[in-house]
Amino acid sequence: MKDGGKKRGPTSADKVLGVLSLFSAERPVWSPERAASRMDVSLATAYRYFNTLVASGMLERLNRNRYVLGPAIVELDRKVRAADPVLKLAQPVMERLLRRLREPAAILLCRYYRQKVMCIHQETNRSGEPVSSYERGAPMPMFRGATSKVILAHLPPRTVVDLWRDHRRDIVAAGMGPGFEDFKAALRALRHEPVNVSSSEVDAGRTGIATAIFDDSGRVNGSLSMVLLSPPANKRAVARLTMAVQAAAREIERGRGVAAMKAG
Amino acid sequence: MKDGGKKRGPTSADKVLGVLSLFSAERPVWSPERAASRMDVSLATAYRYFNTLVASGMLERLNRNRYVLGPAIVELDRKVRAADPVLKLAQPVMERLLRRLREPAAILLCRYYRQKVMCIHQETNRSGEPVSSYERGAPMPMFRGATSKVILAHLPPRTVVDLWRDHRRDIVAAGMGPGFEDFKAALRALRHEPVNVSSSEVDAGRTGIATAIFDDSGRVNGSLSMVLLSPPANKRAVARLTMAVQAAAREIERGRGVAAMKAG
DNA sequence: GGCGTAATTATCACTATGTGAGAAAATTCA
DNA sequence: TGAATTTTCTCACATAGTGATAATTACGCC
Repeated sequence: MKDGGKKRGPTSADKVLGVLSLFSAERPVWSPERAASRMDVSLATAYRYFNTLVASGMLERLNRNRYVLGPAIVELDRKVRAADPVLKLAQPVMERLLRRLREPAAILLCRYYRQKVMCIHQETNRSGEPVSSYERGAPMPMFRGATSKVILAHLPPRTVVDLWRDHRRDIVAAGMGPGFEDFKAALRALRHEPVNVSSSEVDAGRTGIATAIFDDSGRVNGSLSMVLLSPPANKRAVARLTMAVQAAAREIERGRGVAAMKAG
Repeated sequence: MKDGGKKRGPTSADKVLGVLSLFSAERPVWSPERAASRMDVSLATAYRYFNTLVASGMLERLNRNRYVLGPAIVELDRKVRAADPVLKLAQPVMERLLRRLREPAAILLCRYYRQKVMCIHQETNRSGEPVSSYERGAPMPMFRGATSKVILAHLPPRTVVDLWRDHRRDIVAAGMGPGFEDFKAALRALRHEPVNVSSSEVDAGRTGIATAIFDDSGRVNGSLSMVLLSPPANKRAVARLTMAVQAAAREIERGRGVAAMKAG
């Protein structure tokens, strides 16, 4: 959490962008006044910030004193999706993988982002209630669940050190402690299994089967995981699903290579 | 396109946010150098802008010289979805509406935004290829298609004037010209029909059946529309679908009223 | 439909901070 | 390891962001 490098005052644009992070699911509506006191700027400045963000569409004025995140974000996310080669490749693979299953399940594509794992895409075969609450943009716990663990296992050492520094508590609570050496040993162990299977670590009764996805330089790009509503019948079933997930991940990686060649 | 009010120099944050609008589906990757020349700032400043945006997660550095829109956008869009009461109410209604159909179709929820209509949500019964290319965040033509027309019909006069000023060409091309009076007459006509049915105006062979959704102050909030891959068999079928769309829109509006009461 | 109150914008003096040009450092690739 | 490029740093300067307050506008209420 502490700044690694030399200190530098936050620029004006930093503060304007900082306004956006005030908005959350719990508090989706903000007034300039409340934002001003929260950010330690004058009311006039808060209005200036809000106006800047409204002008760019990042905020929307509902009515007097009530602002919410704006439609430019929706527009931008579409561009993010369009520009994401892994998503484009993964989506049909995820659909196919899901279609082979008869039990209620979800397939998740996730990525590492800011000491968290974020869901990029979800495919589910339950039309009504989703099997997993992890829809696009949702953060997943970093140290629990197959989805995160397979990513964690392959993060660069530098990142692992940072995580240990900032989240020692959570790591120990997840049974990967108590020391840094223990943590590293746990990651090493995870690294040796191509697929991780975890049960009831994120949601009670759910089983996650996940494997890492690598980019062409061998760095971990994210993970592909299958979330099962109820535990598989037997070891045989687990083995079958494990193979399917692994095969799908390889297919995505292979496609990625082809896409890179095309682009290059 | 011309600024309505008094001129004011763009603030620094404006320019930083302006960087984001450089990114498009056609050009999803930008370098500080290219951005600098495009925005008429020095290279050093472009680097400062990019660093600010990367720090907030709005941009992501792929590798040397290559930046793309970042994961913070994905995170923010999830918050937008979570905070959107209309979306939350509409989604189940859209699913139900779709389930009643046997023919390939899509249900669209759209909104007015910056002289365009933007798709907020799409439900489709074709798992593979989507029936409509209008996914969340996609802009729709403002003057063609049932989806846009029913919104256009109910926009406030002030907005209608702006649209005429900025898009006279498109309006005339869409057959709502040649004068402003003709345009207003066309809108009046649209306003008198509760549901609009248009064929092949956006995509050849497709039929759109749309109706406006209003908020509790009577302002148009957006539209609900059904897009059919192939034209309906007969007038009777059209009438049936028309009723269904209208009923769904009313249901969303009713729910919205309830939600407002709950929130208030 | 006008009035009163609260929200929003404009004004202004002041200083902070964003800016460009170039040098220095760091990173990448052969 | 070395050359070429990218990226950061330094610094002087002037712009532009800031807070306090006043003026204006918009909304709700009777």
